[in-house]
Amino acid sequence: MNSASPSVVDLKVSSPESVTPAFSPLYRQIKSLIMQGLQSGEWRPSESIPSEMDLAARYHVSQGTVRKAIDELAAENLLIRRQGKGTFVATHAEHHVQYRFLKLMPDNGDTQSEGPAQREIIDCKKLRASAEIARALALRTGDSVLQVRRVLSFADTPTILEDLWLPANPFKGLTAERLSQYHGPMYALFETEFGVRMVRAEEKIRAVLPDESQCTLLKIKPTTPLLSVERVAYTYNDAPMELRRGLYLTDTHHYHNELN
Amino acid sequence: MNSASPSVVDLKVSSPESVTPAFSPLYRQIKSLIMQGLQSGEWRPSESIPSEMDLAARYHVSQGTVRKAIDELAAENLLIRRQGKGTFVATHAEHHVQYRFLKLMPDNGDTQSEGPAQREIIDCKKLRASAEIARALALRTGDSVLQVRRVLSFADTPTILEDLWLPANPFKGLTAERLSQYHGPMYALFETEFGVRMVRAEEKIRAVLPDESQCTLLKIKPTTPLLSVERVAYTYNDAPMELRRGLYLTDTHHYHNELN
DNA sequence: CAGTGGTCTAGACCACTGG
DNA sequence: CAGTGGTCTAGACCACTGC
Repeated sequence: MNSASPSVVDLKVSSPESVTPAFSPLYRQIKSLIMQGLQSGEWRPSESIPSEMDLAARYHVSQGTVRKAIDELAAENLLIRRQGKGTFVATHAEHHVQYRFLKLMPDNGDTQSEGPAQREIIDCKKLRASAEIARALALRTGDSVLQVRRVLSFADTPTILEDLWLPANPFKGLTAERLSQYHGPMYALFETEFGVRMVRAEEKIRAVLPDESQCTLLKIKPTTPLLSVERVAYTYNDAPMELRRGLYLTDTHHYHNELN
Repeated sequence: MNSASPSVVDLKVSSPESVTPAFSPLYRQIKSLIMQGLQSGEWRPSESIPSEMDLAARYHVSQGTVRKAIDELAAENLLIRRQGKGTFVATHAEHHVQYRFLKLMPDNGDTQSEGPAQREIIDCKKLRASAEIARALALRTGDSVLQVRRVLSFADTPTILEDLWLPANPFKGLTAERLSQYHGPMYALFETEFGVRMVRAEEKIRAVLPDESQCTLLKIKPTTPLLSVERVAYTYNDAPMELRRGLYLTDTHHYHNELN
């Protein structure tokens, strides 16, 4: 309604020579405004954002337009709608599904009876990024990174060996102790302690054989084939914030995937 | 236009003692009507379905309601919307992404330079379903199934060994010859020749070591770890129509997955 | 140009939650 | 009961396609 609407600017055809029209519908602009609010911390994980009506008033658009923006954000798991209650910022904590990105399941599908994983931090140290790690994290070779190694066990059987690398700067102060003491998903700790929220990830999966140290930690023979799961996790803006390499023992578990 | 609209019936609260309200909004009922049209073959793969306006008239609802139904079907990859042209029934054929369900990628990501896979049918025979296969395909033990074995190669390197099992009845007439002669994805052949359209699938992935016959077919040593990918593919109505077990060589390729 | 899907609005009403 | 998200409608207009 208001003729001056400084926050909503249509980006369409700013210059005639633009080859890509880059037409952006209103609801996408609203979507990115909401995303800015998430990124800036205006609305924090597990909190509720304003109602659709309030947001419509704030951005001077109709409720339907806000709705479509929120629909997309909910589809991307950034927001969670709860009828009658409101719309909430998604979080890796207090999510009844404990590990959102861990696709390893017990073969009998019952993730309940298995109980929570036992976690043991093996190591956590600061070092300089190799070329490969730097590339994955969009850093420069030699930049400071934290390296963490841990083992996850189910029913006292070591099942997952993980090495992970984090850019040192946003995770300043992360120690093995801090990791050991924290109960809950690691990504939940990243949210609450460091304000880093993992939004999506890509994985590359291979079959490999373990080396000696890996055999020791997982208590297996060197002929046991393992799943190698290399993950890059991203925050907002597609910024990579974690490289993780997991070795999964698949005797009693399997990596579960749904295709559409 | 007809005032009697027998096809649209609200299912809500048919009996007061129903514990689950089972409230189904209009657009979901429209969605399932459209799905019936797909399943019955009224609209066939790659064809266009009627325009939103036409469907709205047919079902006596507004365009917006039809739109929301189609939105969900498009999100599930059953339909494809093309602005200015119409809405089309998705197909495994003539889909520029050749293998929609195959997540194995060359390590350098360039699926183009690699070219299409060379395919060799090793075997295709009819046999009786084991208990395990029967369970996966929702058949009874001993029912007739077709078993196919084939090898896919990239750049003349055998990379994938696949065994697959199909219920014999819907696939009557499928032979090794038919499979060899067909150029294009197997699921495209299933669509055009047998009217079976695969809609979604579930995979269980493990790391394994090959047995002797597998070594021979893939030309590898018995110590080469392989990805075991066990897939059940479903048609409409969540009816399982294929069990497939792939062994992937992951020296130069990896299984790629996106997490949200 | 007509026909398609895509966006945006305004308003009415429904379903669910919690005080 | 008020407040939230969810559904449905009708109508206007925009963007894209192909004739």
